[in-house]
Amino acid sequence: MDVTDDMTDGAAGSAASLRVAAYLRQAILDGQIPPGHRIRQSEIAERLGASRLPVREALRMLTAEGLTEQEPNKGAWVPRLGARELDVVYRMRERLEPLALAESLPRLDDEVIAELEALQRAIERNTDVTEFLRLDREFHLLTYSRCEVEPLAGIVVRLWNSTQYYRRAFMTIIGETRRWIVNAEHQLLLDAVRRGDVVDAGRVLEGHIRRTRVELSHHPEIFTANG
Amino acid sequence: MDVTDDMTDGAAGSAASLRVAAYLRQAILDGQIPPGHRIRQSEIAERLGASRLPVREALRMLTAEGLTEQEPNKGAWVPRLGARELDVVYRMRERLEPLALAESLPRLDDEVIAELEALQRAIERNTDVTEFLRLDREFHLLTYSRCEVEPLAGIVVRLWNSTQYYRRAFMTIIGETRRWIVNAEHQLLLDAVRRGDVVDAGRVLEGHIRRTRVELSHHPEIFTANG
DNA sequence: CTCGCAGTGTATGGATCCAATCTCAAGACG
DNA sequence: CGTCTTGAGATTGGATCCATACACTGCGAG
Repeated sequence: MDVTDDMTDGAAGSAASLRVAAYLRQAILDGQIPPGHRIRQSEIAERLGASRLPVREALRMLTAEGLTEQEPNKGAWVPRLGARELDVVYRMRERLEPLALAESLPRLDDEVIAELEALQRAIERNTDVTEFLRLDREFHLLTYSRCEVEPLAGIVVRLWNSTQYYRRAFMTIIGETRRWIVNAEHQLLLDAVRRGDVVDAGRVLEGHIRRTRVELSHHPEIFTANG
Repeated sequence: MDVTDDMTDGAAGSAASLRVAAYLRQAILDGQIPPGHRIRQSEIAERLGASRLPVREALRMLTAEGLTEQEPNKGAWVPRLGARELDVVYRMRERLEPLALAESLPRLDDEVIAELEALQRAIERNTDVTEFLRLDREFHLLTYSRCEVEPLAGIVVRLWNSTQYYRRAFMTIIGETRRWIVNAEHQLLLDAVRRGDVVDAGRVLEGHIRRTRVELSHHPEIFTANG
């Protein structure tokens, strides 16, 4: 099960639109298209061998996912978050993700829990930043995977999307120095999940996000970096 | 300042798209297009004297706002919420709206507060359900109007949109019997806003939303009503 | 009488062409 | 020398036409 590619649920276009959207989504999440970068319809259309129309549809889908912004007659671009905005988005995550976890946790079966443990082992072995981001995202979204309330699940993914670039910048800066904390928190979260303890899991998760928010606020250089 | 029509911020199309989107948005929020109703592109295009293309764009915008859902080759429709989903959406509001209020409240000037008081007076005079819904929405969104973090403000509006139909059904059922509670809560909220007390205002607001959620859960007939 | 299948009708998705708007730069005027 | 204006180029938005996929109905077989 690939949670990462599961974004097309809820809002959809078709065939070509989906291909274009998937391409752009990956490019933005990988940081190949940085915040502030303008996306020209013709350029993408030509590169993917499609007409401009599915590109337009794809951009609307991405805007719905919070990965791009659009203005009439001015086109689309990757939104740039300021320090305050990033802070607030993290506060939103602190409040929403425990809710999503509470919805999902009671429905997580042994198979999912085994996969979570495998992911955490992979995270602990890993040293590459890009791979860490992918695994960490997969880990957390998998814990929410049984949350069947679409508005909540969709918004959580949106929030992950819009902060992905800055999470990468942060992880790149601090390197592996604080990686052990993430692992400790993940282990505590996993244990609470195994026990089916919604309250404890929610508390650990909220602390996990809050700690990251506070550490982020100590690194304003993330915003001046480039782009 | 008309907060209600302010939805086009953040995601935009142009001219024709905006007209179509505005038309459909109003129709859905007014309950003219009920949950579950399928929206045919040709029908809307013909009715508004435009081509189908701006309708497609408009539907994407509305999907981004949570007012419609779409699936490839199956078209668009107004989403129908189940009892559990509505419950969770209200829990999301309980957690997010105090955050939006905390961002906005310190920036509210006397002019806005005067307008809030005028709205509340209008709400207390009013007896019509449709007018109440409009005024109540205007009142609350105005308290969030100085929240300059777009992702938060946008999501709050989304949540109001997706619950609007059921709020109407609820208010229609209970009539004016419980209306005095809303007024009392609004007065407490207004007072906390005047004093600039973020904590108190947040607590009142959370209680306001929570009470509505609990009362809603006692009226399952809302979901079987029609549509 | 019910279930399954095929064919037709309808609605959505995509491509191409055209119009309108914005951007950027060069030149003229104060 | 700075600023405003005007123009050309580029880019987005809209309309029409065509292809494709789904849905429903009617017929036939079990």
